[in-house]
Amino acid sequence: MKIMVIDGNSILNRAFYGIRQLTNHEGLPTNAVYGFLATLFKLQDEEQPDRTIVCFDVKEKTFRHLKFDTYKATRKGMPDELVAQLPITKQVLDALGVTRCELAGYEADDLLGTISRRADEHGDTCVVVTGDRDSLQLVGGGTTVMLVSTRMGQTTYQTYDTAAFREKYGFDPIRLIDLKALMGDSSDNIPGVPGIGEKTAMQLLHDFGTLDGVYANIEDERIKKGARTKLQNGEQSAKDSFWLATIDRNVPLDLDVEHLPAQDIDETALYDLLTRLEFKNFIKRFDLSGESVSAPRLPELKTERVENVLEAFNLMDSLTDCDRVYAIVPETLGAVCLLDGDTAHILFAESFGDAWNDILRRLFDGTLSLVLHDAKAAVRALLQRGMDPKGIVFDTAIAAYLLDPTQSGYDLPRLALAYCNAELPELDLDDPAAVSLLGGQEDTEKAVAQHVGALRAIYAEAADRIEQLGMRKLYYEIELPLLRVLAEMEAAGCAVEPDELRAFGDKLDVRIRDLTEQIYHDADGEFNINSPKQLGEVLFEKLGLHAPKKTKTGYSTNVEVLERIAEDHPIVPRILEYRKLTKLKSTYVEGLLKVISPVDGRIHTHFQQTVTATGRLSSTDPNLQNIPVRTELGRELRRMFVAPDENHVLIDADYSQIELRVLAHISQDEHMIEAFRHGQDIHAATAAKVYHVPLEEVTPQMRSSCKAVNFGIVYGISDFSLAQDIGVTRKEAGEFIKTYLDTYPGVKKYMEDIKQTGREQGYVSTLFGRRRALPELKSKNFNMRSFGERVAMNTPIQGTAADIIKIAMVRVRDRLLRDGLQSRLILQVHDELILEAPKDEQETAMHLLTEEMEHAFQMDAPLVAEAKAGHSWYDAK
DNA sequence: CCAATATTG
DNA sequence: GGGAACAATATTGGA
Repeated sequence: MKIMVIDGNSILNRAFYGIRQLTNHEGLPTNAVYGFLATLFKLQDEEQPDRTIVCFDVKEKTFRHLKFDTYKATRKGMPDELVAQLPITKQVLDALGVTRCELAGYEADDLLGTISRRADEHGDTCVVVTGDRDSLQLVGGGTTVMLVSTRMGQTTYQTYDTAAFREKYGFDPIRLIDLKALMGDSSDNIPGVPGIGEKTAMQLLHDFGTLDGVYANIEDERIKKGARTKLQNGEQSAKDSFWLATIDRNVPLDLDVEHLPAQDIDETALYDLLTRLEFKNFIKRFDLSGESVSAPRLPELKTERVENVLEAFNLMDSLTDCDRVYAIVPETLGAVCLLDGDTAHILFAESFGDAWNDILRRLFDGTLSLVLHDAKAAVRALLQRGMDPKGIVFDTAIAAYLLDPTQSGYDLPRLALAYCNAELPELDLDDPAAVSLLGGQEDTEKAVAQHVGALRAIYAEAADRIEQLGMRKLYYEIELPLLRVLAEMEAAGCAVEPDELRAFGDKLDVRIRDLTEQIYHDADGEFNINSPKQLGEVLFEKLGLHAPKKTKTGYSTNVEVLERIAEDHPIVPRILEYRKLTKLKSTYVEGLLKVISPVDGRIHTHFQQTVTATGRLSSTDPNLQNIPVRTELGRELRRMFVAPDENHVLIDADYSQIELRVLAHISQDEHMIEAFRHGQDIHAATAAKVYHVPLEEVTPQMRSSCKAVNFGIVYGISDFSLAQDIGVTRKEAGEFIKTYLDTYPGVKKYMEDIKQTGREQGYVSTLFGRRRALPELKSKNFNMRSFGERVAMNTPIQGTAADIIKIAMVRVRDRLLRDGLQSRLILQVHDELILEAPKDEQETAMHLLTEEMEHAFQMDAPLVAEAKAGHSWYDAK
């Protein structure tokens, strides 16, 4: 029999330091568990042991150190993050059916020694796996030691038997003990003989074989005089060290090595644990379906190709009476899959030629109740074909997002795994090759059938949970209608001035080239200015400037740092300007030019509806929510976003202080509400209260500090960051916050309450019932918990504001339609909506826009929106 | 693929 | 005793 014995502590440690930051949704660090399991599985695969045993230290003083109190170990404690992973590692091992072994007062290596000795006595072979070189003394007989070492992220495994050890070290493994007794080991707190180092120790062993041999021949001429004195003085220390270095191979361990139970996996427990740890690839490895835990696997579906038009229409007619019609509709609209009972009907565009548009039109004519996944892309495509898609009653991606907005993605295979424990194949119906008649269509058909089957199962579960969590209105009255609005906005796009954009870019280029040259001159040599690493070296080494801050990897060279040292050398302001200009050039000028549609010359962003944890939208390809505005030069870019012609204008309306108004409303703070009701400048009003002066006597500095606190409050303030922000001491900032909270006691109470309810419920929610789970609030880790608390304070505010503008968007769009106006929404930037309007509708549209925004929700601190019109975004703001 | 840096609300 | 502001996306350089 072959037994593998693993030093659990040593391997966990290695894994912990080898893999960076890995946490699951509970906020539990998982890097060590992960690395440990990866190592375990790899070794089991390669070594194929009959039995596996994992040994752990039981912390505190170990047996040997107790005996030698003077040499008490000052072992470095494990970091909290690693300790936190110990229990779950043991649980996983238990679930795996791996024998686990620990004994109070003994280190893992004593257990390894004992088990390997017993195995050896029974004639079994034993592989000891550890990262600790000391354990090499165990090599011999049937015992080999596999040394695991990690260098530069590369893990290597080296197996030693007696021969391999001799070859490398030139003596027998057991003599490692003698060696240590002589030379000591500082990392293990073994003193050895003071003054004897590795060289002398090796020579002594070479000459006399053992420690005892050395002392028996202490007068031998081969021992130099100095060494002899040291050895004589250190004799007791050497003997103690010998004892300390000896792994105890006779531990009173209650483990029958001959009758170890076979490894018996508890699939249910293992599945649950691995799910909790989010180790999906390990779940896969064991082919754990989770069947026994929850839902059954998805049923097999028949697939049927639909190839003639009549058949297609008949199918859709027959589906008209269905309660729900599950459909896979890819963005390219190159194929469609419809589920009817246990049959997945698949239609490929190329089978229908010109009739395909008629089929799509019929499908989306509003007579079928369609359940789709990620419908926005398809809706946008349909709109761009001049259709008016109707009948979408559910989108599983959006539903899953509402149920947990913090997931990293919501593609169908992922949801299928989460909701049905089903593995879905990759499917890319948007890839023309995949839908081509020529190749691989069998597989495509099967895959799409599985997808549509999963869609049905996910729908059933998700729709139910939306109800249970009280998100019906949020889902059906805000998010689902918004899907259509966003698709329309994306399809509409925004007109731009490519020539002016290029001209702007050329202007930047001239200046960038100029700066580059000067910077090279200042630095007395060329380097890559864009590389923070190289820049840091130039500034802080070559030029010897004082480095005020560091990052994990080196010098920090960000704006704050550079501004602080701007006076010290003329290169610094040039770098600051260089940074600003290259940012504008690469991200905005080049980035935007790249995404101008060749079809209509406009820019069509993609609004992501299932990304942010708070409920906000985001914008990608390109991101039109971070077009510069704060600096004059950057703001110039907004002149490039324009109304398409002289007969149109852009109308830009933004909410005034929406987040603070939401805070006032949610917290029901009388004073803050009053300030807003009176239409006061909230930062000035806050200053008047905090400083106890009349409103007229508030200085700009006072207002500015209070503005910073108002912002800070929304983010979950700390005295440290506020101090940094407004440039006072941490103590002053702390007192300032206190005064602020006394001024707005309702706010203070809200901040306290939300943390508590968040902790009790496990989540926080917006006024419209949008949720965000916050397991961090229960974390024992201060940083983690503090983050949870700030998020608990911020999410209801940011999220409610997001809900409100979403409502406004749906209403604005519906109202424009209802009133028969040509104006259309084209952009949203969190608290700002932008319309493209015919000039003759300008006044009407501006009025409509502000009205719908302000009336989107009745708050105690009333919503205020202000609109402005102009030819470009620059002019409209 | 991540870290650093920049841009926005 | 330290830690240390909320939410995003794009570009660049470098392991």
